[in-house]
Amino acid sequence: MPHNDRPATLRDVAAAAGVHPATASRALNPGTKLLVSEETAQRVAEAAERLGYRPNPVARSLRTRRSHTIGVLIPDLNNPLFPPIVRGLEDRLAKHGYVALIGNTDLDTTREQMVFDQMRARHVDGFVLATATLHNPILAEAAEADLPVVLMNRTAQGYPFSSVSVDNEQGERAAVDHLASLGHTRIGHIAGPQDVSTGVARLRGFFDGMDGHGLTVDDAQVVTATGYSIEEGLRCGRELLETNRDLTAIVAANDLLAVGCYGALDELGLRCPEDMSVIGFNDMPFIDRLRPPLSTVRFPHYKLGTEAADLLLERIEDADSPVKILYLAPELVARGSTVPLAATTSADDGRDDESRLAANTVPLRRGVARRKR
Amino acid sequence: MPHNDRPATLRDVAAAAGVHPATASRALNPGTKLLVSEETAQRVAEAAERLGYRPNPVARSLRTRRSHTIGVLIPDLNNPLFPPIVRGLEDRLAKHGYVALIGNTDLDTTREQMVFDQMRARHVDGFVLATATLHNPILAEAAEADLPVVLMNRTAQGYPFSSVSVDNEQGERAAVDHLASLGHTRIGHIAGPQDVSTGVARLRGFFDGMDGHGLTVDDAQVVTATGYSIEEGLRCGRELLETNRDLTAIVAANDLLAVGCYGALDELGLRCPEDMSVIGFNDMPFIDRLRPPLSTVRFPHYKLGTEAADLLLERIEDADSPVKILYLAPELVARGSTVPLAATTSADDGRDDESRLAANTVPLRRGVARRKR
DNA sequence: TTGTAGGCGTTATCAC
DNA sequence: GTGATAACGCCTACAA
Repeated sequence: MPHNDRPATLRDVAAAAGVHPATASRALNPGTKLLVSEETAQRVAEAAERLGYRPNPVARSLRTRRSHTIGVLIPDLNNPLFPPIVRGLEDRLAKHGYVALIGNTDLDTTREQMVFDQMRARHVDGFVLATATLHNPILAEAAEADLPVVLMNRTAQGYPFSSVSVDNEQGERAAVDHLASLGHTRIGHIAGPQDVSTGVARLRGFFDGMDGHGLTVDDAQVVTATGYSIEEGLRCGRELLETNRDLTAIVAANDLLAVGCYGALDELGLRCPEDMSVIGFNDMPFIDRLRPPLSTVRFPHYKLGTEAADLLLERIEDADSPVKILYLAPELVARGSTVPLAATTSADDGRDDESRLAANTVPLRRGVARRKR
Repeated sequence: MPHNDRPATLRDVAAAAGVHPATASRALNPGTKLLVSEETAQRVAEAAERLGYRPNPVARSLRTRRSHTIGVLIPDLNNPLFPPIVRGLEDRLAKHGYVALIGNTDLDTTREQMVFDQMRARHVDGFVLATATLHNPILAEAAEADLPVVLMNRTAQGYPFSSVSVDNEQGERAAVDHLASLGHTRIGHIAGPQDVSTGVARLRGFFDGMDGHGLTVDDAQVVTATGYSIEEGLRCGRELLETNRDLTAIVAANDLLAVGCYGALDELGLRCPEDMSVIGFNDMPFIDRLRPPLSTVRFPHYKLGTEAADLLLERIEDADSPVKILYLAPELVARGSTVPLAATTSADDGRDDESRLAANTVPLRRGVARRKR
């Protein structure tokens, strides 16, 4: 009979090799293998092989209090930004015998808490959090319970958590530099939500960049989204365009916002890039397939995942390992959505006479440039 | 001291309630709660609450041989087709206390086997397979081990597995109908890989549809991709266009293939939809943002996931539950990439004189229509 | 209705 | 170097 229906257990292996289960255990575990004689180790290994022995991770977990499972909290897997990151995480974790439990929070606090609790109940060995808003109860909870945590694309001051994220400030500065180098001076910004660190940092990068080129920024030139979504991009794009009739370029804090902005341009009969240059952030998959292909600031998604995994594993293996704040450098990707000012239809040229803009536009107020805080 | 560092165990609860652990266990489990007096049940519940008791799922799993964990094998999370499906799965599974372990196989057989083995070792309670090629060793393995399995977007004859998929044949027929109703008669097909059921079914649907309109299909009018990817779409699109100079429409077996086909058209200086109508399959997220927005055949991704979860849970709860083959109806989504033949530049109009096509085009061979097998 | 006892499969800690 | 023993936390016959 080649195949017993009950899977072979350590006892079976021990019996087959004529040793005590404890010895078999030692022989099979790399860490304790050296405690056992070469010869018996061999015998046990053969027996295990022959019986098709697979250690039962559940039993092992119960004993070692290690589940080899990592909880990963992300806003929404449907956001194309995350799949590559998650793959990076999973691939790297798998290499070390860990698996990831993915939890979608939809940025809903109660849902997030639920998922978090669920995962704690399942005794995950650590967490990767990509959802943390700046002041988040689960951060405190995790800190108090001394859980290994790595923040992804988020930073949180005041907690002893490692994090890996993009240098958002530098990235957005590069976006402004790019537009400025194309000759644009009247540049609007669709800012990300200000309760997450990326939104704050990118806004700061925008101001910095403008400042660096001696460009002033009117209050009305910045519209803040309440979330990173196409809908918010549409809303903010509308507002921005209606309030600022002389813009020639828009920096969106994220690709989805930029996509929404495309829609706003469409509505107003404006074309990108002929009438308006637009640049996003993230270089989401497929964003290069839009028409026009979106210029954006790329960061290495997959690598973000692998680095986060490394940081977390490090922390799990050694609870005293130092907290590390890792920034990955972003990279500007110029595509068809940004063109030189010279190639841009002058803001005064074709707009007014075609009265494409809504009637309730307000006169442009020129204020003092807001500075980096 | 409000917070003991060691989490409360069942013994602790029992002690606090002044009962035996067994009684506490019964009181806390819905199924056995009725075996215990109302009053003690109350007392135990309070104690549990007070101590913040969380049952240890690892210990429970060891005892009950249920991990409440489901293995999900998909080709690649980066394929935008899958996130919504996976979310459907996860959401529904979570509702029943299960979590999903996602495994990316990259359609690599050895990798797939590895992931499968890993998950078996972790004692998952069942599998959802979205990767199964038509003849797949893990199907046999799962069948022999009598593992609960549900196939997703795949069907496999000869195995007692439930499955949920789209009616691919009907969907592709609808695509052909759509083009035919627009007046197109010279329609090419980029077929999906023929070792997965979707590729086969959609090809059959294509032939059926053409047949239904009395349209013949030359051998050269069908080019078969080796995988569902943009690259393959590009390659097949090139081949199709070079070999068939009079096509006015192309049916791609999948959106990614269609996107690749867009690229092939670009290369040849052909425009969609002016010179060529293109239709895809899947209605991937963001595919409506392409220029032109891709006409396609939509199916309910999220629902596919939830249905698969239901089928699997049913099978897990009751091993004797009947095998169910579930088909979800697809729906045609007409967008900008398909236009009436009347609006299409005649195939002979502008192409030859601009010699956009490669020199090595072969003369069109008209053969017998291939029929449904 | 509740308590007793045993075991799920593994590993840590003793002895020998 | 190896064996014996206990324990991780929970559940479930069975007995009372």
